[in-house]
Amino acid sequence: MTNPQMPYPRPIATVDLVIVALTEAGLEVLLTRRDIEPYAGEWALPGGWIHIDKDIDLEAAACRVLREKTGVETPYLEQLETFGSAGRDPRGWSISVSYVSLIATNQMRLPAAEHRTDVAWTAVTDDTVAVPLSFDHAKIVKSALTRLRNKVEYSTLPVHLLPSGFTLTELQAVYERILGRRIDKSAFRKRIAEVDFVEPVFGEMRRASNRPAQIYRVKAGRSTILFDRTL
Amino acid sequence: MTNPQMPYPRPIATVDLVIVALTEAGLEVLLTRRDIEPYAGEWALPGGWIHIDKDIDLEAAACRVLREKTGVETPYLEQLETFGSAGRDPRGWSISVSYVSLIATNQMRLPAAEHRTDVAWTAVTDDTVAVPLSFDHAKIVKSALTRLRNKVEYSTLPVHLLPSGFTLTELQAVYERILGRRIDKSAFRKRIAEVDFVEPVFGEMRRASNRPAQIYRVKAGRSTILFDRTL
DNA sequence: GTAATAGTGTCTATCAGACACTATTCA
DNA sequence: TGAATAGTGTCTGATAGACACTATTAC
Repeated sequence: MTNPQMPYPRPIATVDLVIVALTEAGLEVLLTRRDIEPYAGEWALPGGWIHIDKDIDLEAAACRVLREKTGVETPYLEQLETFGSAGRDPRGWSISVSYVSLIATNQMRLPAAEHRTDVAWTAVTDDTVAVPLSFDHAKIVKSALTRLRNKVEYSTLPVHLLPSGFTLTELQAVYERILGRRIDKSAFRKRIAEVDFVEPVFGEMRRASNRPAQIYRVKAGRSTILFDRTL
Repeated sequence: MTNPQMPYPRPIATVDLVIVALTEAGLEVLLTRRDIEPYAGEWALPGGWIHIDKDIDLEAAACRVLREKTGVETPYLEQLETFGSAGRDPRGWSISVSYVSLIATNQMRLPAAEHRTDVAWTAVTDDTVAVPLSFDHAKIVKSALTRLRNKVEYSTLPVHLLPSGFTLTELQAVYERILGRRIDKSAFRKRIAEVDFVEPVFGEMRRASNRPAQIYRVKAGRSTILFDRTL
């Protein structure tokens, strides 16, 4: 604000995504292998420069990155935190606006993912991935998973990790796996009924060699509801 | 990521602060009058360009702005949300990393504030200030106050709006004014005792023509504790 | 004493979680 | 029929809030 029209040198500006899915192995995060310096050949979060000629806003930039890396169009996408400092990128002062995206297990198929070595789902343990990450991306991953874990306690967020039709037992299992503890079936169902965000799909049942389970779907426009208290 | 070394044009990058204090009138936000175009002469949130030669990181930039505008050194400062789009600033694609800062009432004295017409505390009603704001700053204010209100429900955040010594009745009053509802004295004190974040300052009492009240201070390092359930 | 607020104790309606029970399918 | 899981009902310990009571000062 001191010298009105002096053009300050601008920092680098990127968006980076923590794309999360849940598989049999647990929570997994999508990583890409960098093809250019710095950190060429190493793993990093999918991300990219903000294209001021193409992206209308930050969320559009994040959506574009998501589309480019996964082919998925409109899953759950939430702004996380913005990291910016002189040292986090060797190319200079840089800002990374980070987003968390949750992907349903059945949407995880990457375009031609089988033959690519530059994109990989990587398991998460203790809010950390097993491979070293470029830049401060390990910090971003930790922040994302902390946020996820906290928010799961008081929201319906885990539905985004399931396909559009699911049973209540499946939904409960997602909560339990993210929180790392067992939840009472009765208490869980009371809470879910209370917030009134799913409805049964009449006639559709999950069948096995036991009593079939009702399949539910999210009510229109109620995909992310906050509880007034903790689970 | 398509063309490696092509230097993408960079967006403008700023930090903007929602500096909040609580007075007899209620919640107030610090505004500054812009002295340059665009929006010259109009009110805006205190903020400024990120100086990539002086600011080591985003928080340092926010602290610098806070210091420049209020003279206050280290109050509560929390990153809020990042706004970025092609249209929010007429000068071009711009990013604003926004922060919320809470200031104790006794630290509100601005340097020579009495004679300045370019800085003002402004009352908030319905998460909105009475004057029109430049850019998308009204949206930032709304976001900040929504966050504040939510977080007050399950955290000890309101202490930052009080001086370092305070009575429990005063603390309760802060909660009540932000939440806009009465809280039971007994329940409130039980909760505060439970999270164990304040301690009595022995011998110091708030005196009036009635029973004196014990003065408390925040225990070292416990200034922001989250409750495991809502108030 | 009175006024006024600080601070504590008790009671109750509510509810989350524990647990057990019933229901419904396949084999 | 038995195995297995779906789904519901009941009971209880914990507790938030309502409310009343005691405590301590100035005047």
